[in-house]
Amino acid sequence: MAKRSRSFKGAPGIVDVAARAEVSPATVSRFFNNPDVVKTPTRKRIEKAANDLGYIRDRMAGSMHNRFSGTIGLIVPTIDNAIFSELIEAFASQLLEHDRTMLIAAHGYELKREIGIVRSLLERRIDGIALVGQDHDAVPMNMLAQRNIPVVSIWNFDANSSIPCIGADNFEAGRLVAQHLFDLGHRNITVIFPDTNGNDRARDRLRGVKSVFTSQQLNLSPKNLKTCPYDIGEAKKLTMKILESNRPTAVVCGNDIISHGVIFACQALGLNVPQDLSIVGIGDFAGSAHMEPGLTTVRLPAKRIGTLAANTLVSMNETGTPLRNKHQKVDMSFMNRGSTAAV
Amino acid sequence: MAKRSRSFKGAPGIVDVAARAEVSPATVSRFFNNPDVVKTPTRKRIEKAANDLGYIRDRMAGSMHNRFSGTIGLIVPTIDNAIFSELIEAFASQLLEHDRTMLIAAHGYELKREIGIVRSLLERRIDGIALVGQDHDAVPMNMLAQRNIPVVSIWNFDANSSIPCIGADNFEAGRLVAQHLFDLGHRNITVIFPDTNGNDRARDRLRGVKSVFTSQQLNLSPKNLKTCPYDIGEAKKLTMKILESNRPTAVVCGNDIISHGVIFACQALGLNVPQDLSIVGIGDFAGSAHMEPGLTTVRLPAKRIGTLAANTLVSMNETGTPLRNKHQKVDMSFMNRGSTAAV
DNA sequence: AATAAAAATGCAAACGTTTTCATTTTAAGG
DNA sequence: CCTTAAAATGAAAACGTTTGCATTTTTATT
Repeated sequence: MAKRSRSFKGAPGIVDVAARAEVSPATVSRFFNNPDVVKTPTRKRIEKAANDLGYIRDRMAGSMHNRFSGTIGLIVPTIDNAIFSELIEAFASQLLEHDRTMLIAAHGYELKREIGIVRSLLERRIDGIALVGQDHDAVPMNMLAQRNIPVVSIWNFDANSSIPCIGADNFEAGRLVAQHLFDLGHRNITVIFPDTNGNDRARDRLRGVKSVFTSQQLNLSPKNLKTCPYDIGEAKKLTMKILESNRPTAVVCGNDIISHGVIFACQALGLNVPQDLSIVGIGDFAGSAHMEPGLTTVRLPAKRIGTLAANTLVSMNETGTPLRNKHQKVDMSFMNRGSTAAV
Repeated sequence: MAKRSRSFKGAPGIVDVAARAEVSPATVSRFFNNPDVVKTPTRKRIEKAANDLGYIRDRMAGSMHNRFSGTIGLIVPTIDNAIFSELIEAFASQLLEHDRTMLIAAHGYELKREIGIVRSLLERRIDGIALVGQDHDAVPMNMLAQRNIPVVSIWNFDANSSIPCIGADNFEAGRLVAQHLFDLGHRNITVIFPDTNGNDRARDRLRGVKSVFTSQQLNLSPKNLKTCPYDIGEAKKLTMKILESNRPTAVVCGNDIISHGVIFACQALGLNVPQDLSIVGIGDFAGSAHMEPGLTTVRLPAKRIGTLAANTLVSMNETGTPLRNKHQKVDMSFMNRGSTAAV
């Protein structure tokens, strides 16, 4: 009979496998962690014993010695968001490649909640963590630093970031789309952005947009700068209201979701895009390319960021924390599609 | 100086806290797991010591005794999918309420990959697991059963399911949208569905659709039943091709994503929805309500399913596995919007 | 074939908690 | 204020693995 507590759980332990394979538990452990140090015949015996018993190792017990738990954290503002879910998917599957597991949590754009979340992840002894953006409470950052947990900031690239970052240049993204509209001759432009509070990605994009206004000696009046949540319906509603009183020739949206809402608003109003109104977004989400008209936007490589972040974190704890070139800028591409035209 | 290995990690352990608070480690442990058994003054001292030291408990070490790890698994076909990400978000945040953490993985619609994933989750000693759908390989199911891990199947409701299930009646969803078209007088209907292989949700929906055809003594010819991946662009392309040779008066889509593609195809072709073509979807994804025209579809309460699944799993290991009413059917609502009209 | 070096394995002590059981402290009852 | 029961705390043995060190076995060298 197996030991009491284990058999209660209904699962055999390493010593059961060892007994059945007639080796010591140490060898079984080695078989799993470093197969080539055990001789082929022994290996075969252990393999068989483990299979017969349906043994599954307990990585928790293992990671008490192991310095590493094989688990890596990811904190996003929200999971339910076209662009982050693409990132998450890539991050998770890349971790799987490295035999690591992802622990994920969302703070719902409330940075304060990050402190509880980081704590909870730390209690699970994560080997590293990826945080979206550069804006973070000091408390969790200190907890991570104190424990020497590798951290990367993802999504937004910032050359001056104090922690390694992997992302795109959101300032440039904003600049790109705004410049495109100016190049097409637009001067009466409305800007619709999400709240930039605690959201450095949106903030940088907006700075990029504004930089173009400035360089064109144009003024972005508050009247032409609207705030809108990340929601197609809200964006649509807001746009319909805006268009009642104001008739810009173009709209710059802080992200593609808002753009979708704006385009639908135009369709509802019987306005023609792009003849009556040019629209640009940022992100290039699923659907942006295929809607009618196709959305002119900037493609941000979410998948690539996720993959890079996973690789970076893994290599950080394989080689010891410090990493050579900490900051990684991923490139974006301007997608010129049907939603924009010359005035 | 703290103990060697701990100080290497840079983190204080329970004994450090105990020493500082001048109590035994046992009491500190009790303080965290069962605060009311420790007297207020002691509690205060421990609280202070823990704060001063920046102590964070090691739940891994704890769960060697604890029977429970506080981690619950979720396996989805893919994370990057409007409907699942809503589910995931709800599941995760509900777990957070219960002080549990989510371990998530995606198998990319390859059921075989579930075996490796389940194994990996088991190695992390999850307390329970939610699986999307009813179609699963026997191997992982056995691993779970052998260890008495609570399992729920989510998304699809099936009264005869062998494991507890929480979901909507997908057969009924399919029936509903098809019936709606028939009621509007449509007889020449094209059906576009994702591959139903290993996808019981899609399979049930399709059965529902077919049941309506049957009850109307109509035949759904293979020519009018097309397979399409979960991708707006692909759906759009496919639709444009279909419409070259065939002119149905209505299209039933296996999910809203396909519907979006179909609607965009019509717009690209200059067809009017719903006059020239009525379109129904299933799911009611973000955007479906706000696009032009609004998509007629069936709302499946993803959030509610996620929340229920989390609660169920938690209560399953709080009360011991067996649960009273195992199967939970969540209701859906038919959303009659602008994409459908009488012939 | 004998010896040295290398490879494979075993033994036992960790790892940081929780928990049982024993002990001490506090509260209750007279 | 003494006795007894209850509440709070402590001591030490788990939990299932890994790992340093010791031992045995194999391989290479002469």
